[in-house]
Amino acid sequence: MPGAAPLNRPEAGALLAWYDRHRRRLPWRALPGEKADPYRVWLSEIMLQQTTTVAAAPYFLRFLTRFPDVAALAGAPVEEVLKLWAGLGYYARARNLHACAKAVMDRHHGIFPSSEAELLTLPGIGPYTAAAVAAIAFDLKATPMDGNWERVVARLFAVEEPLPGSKPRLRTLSGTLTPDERPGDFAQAVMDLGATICTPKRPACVLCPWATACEARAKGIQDSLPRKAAKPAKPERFGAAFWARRPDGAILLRRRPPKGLLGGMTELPTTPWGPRLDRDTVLTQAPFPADWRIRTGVVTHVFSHFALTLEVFAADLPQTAVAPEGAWWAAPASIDSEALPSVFRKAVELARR
DNA sequence: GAGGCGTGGGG
DNA sequence: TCCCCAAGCCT
Repeated sequence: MPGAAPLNRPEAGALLAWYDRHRRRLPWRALPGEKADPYRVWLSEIMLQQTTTVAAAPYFLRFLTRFPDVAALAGAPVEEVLKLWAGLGYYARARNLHACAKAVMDRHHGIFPSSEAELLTLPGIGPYTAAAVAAIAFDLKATPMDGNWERVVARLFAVEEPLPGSKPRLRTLSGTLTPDERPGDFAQAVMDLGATICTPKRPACVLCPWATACEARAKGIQDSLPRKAAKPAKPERFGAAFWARRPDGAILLRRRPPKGLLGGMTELPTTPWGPRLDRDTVLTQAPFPADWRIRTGVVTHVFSHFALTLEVFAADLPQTAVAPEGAWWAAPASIDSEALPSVFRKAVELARR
């Protein structure tokens, strides 16, 4: 193509120099020259799985206050970990977090292993997180390929094959970029670049340290990369939750099954979630026979794989009412500190109105 | 390996 | 309003 400027190679040094000037200040990040704490790096990486830095930050700070090190976390009951995690989503992460802390105590005497292979054997740590901890906590040469990497590399090399099929190719290309020096900073630099410059929509190419190396920019197709397969529409489900109240104000709560959706979390007693049911059928699922009154309005909530519409029924029960198996009466003041997922916080809010 | 698994914010 | 998205893992 005569007249077109030849592309530079994407040099790690150029990105690291940009990082040294523009690194984001994040609560889990060590200061320049400071040694990283593997516990904090691991904790942050678990929280950041499919989660924005803005959402994770307050949870990270609360966890660090309550569980300053891996021994404190391992020694706590899992229920307390779930309470602190409530609202952050993907609750298997919290269960695995606790299991991982115990494994580090039992198998590694409380010291996080540094190799990707050993990290991979721990609960909740997959290929991405193993590489991230190895790189960021131990400055080992590893390539934690997340959504940021995929986007940056897809654009840098103008990979037009859609995700997820292009993943192996993106991985190969990523590996060629990682330098021997400062691999931890480099990994964080790519993430910062993806979060602030090479964004999903309208990337700020004029500010990008790799702009002159970017094949997608040269072709003018950066906005359309990486390509992704279209997602199917979310199915709709319906259900009802029950707000049973005693004269002393206590509310009936229940523990969900230990695995699956919202596994191990606290809930208001609820029907199963599926096709819409008529009122009589719904009330056969109530925890007690009672004078159930439907609340005005509904709770709507979107999960990862379906959308839920929840009705709320309320009834006053006698002080002598015995909580069914797996349920208990909770003092009103204790409800806000329960391990209630967001969908049930919405239901509580509706019931209290 | 395809699907289950949350949530809140932004365009 | 709707759709997309965010530092994935497990089965």
